Amino acid sequence: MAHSPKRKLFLDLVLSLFRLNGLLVAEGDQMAEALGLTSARWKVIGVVALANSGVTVPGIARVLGQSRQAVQRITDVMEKDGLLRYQENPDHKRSVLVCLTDEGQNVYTALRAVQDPWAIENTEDVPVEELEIGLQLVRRLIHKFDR
Amino acid sequence: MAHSPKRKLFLDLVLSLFRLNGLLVAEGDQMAEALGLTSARWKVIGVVALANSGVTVPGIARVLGQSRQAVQRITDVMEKDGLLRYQENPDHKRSVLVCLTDEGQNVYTALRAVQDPWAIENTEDVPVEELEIGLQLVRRLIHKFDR
DNA sequence: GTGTAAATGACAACATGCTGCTTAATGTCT
DNA sequence: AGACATTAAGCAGCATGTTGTCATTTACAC
Repeated sequence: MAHSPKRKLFLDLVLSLFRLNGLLVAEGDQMAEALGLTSARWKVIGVVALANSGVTVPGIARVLGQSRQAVQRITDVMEKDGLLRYQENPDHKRSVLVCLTDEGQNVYTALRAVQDPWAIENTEDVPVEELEIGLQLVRRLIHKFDR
Repeated sequence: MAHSPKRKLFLDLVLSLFRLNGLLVAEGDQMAEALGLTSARWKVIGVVALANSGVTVPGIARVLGQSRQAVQRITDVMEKDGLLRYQENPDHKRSVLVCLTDEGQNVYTALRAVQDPWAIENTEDVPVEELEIGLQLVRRLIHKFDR
């Protein structure tokens, strides 16, 4: 395979990405645990919090690149737990808007207090250029596969 | 957060990694589908094929960074399907060795015929340096989280 | 307007992964 | 040899994510 050293490089990368994904989910679970969250809810609350106005369930799914059914189940539980609130959507009779409740806002704030130091700590000894190139590569691959 | 531009960079990277993971699993499912495999079985058969001698189930799990139960269920199905074979382990009375059957070897060969062009195609317009730095970053993060 | 395509919700079936528990085999230290 | 820790299997329960199907609502082209 001398004419394509990239091949093995790429396959190594893919295998490593699978592994890193598992570790990141575990990290998310650990960080969110103290707040009564899980990694899946961590992802969802992040999307809802960043959208200052409400977002629909399929909208969250599109941002996360997941199925709307998977997101729906998470939001249903979080609504029951009082973190999210469904609000009438003037633009759509059936598709309600998902918003943070006050409690949800508090939890998100607490989450940030854990998440931000985590992010800073884990990039302390990583050069900015490496992060930038890595993100560029990941985005490039996402764009390649997301059709 | 002016003193840590890395923070947002890193969080963006993590979110993108979640998404890329989902897309990669979908790619794996699509490639493996014609061979009657799934992405999970794709991962397992790859590990078994690379270990010319047999490997134990917990051994596969360690390579993939997954729980042994998750791997065990996959190997059980693949053994029933005739792709894998359990072989007595002289070093351990209970922990058998997992090997490829002839059919498993054929499937793996067919898999390579799909997987290698896929890898080459998806790196055509990506500079080698970007792949190398990306892999380095991913490995760095794995090492950071894998304790 | 009307008809068709796309988006959404609701429900079900299934694959993949995790943890916790108990029991058995293996390795190590004294 | 005996005690102890480690590693492994097997089983159960659960979280997360996927696909498929169907009915309803919305969007768009004609």
